[in-house]
Amino acid sequence: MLNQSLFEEQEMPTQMGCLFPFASNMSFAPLGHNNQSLKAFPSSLTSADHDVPSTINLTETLLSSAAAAGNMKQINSDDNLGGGSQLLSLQRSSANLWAWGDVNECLSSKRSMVDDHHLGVGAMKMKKIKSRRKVREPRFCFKTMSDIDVLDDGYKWRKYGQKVVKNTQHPRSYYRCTQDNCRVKKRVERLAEDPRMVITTYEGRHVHSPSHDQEDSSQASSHLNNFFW
DNA sequence: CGCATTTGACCGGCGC
DNA sequence: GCGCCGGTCAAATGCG
Repeated sequence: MLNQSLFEEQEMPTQMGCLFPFASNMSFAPLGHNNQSLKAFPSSLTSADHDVPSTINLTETLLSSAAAAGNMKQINSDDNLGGGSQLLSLQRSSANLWAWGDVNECLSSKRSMVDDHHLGVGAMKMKKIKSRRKVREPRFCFKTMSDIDVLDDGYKWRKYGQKVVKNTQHPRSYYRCTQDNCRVKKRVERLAEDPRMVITTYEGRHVHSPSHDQEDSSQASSHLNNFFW
């Protein structure tokens, strides 16, 4: 099983909040962005009530990740988290979630699968950018039980590649944020050991707000998260 | 027709 | 140095 201890308890929620403004707005505020904004998420979220809006199912996922690190209360995986979600099939997604700050580490327990996850920069890019930056973009990923590969995180993504990685039967998909000047990327793959689990890896920082088109009216204050990093 | 996705080729990094 | 592998590109294709 994957090692949750790799999760940096204090850091991660902040990072999550940074990487997912919508998430910080809803759940990670207490540990992330001081004071402001954080009334957006329904209290029911942490109490595993069934009133959680379906539109924030992914946030629920992140929430659970934080919970797994001991920062927050774990959501009961048996709870019905949202009737009639049309966005995601994450009703059961809070089970067995984890998160971590660096893919290198997160999959280290499966060395054969991902020994070294240097993000290869494309050849063309390499030519354009003479000196490759050693500083990697902030990354982290999380696991979600879902039938849907691409979770709705509020951003728009364009697929630019797909690859079958060694020792896995499911291809890994590569996505880029469609927003101009935003270089955030994400990878989506299914866990070899359990194809029901989707592994989503984010890299980089959005320079814009999420293009959420199903924003809950009760979360109008979520625009408070429009500060970027 | 424009945009998104697919998919094979290509490249660099790394291990041996 | 060579081969393997993951990540990206870009032409072809699909779709609304």
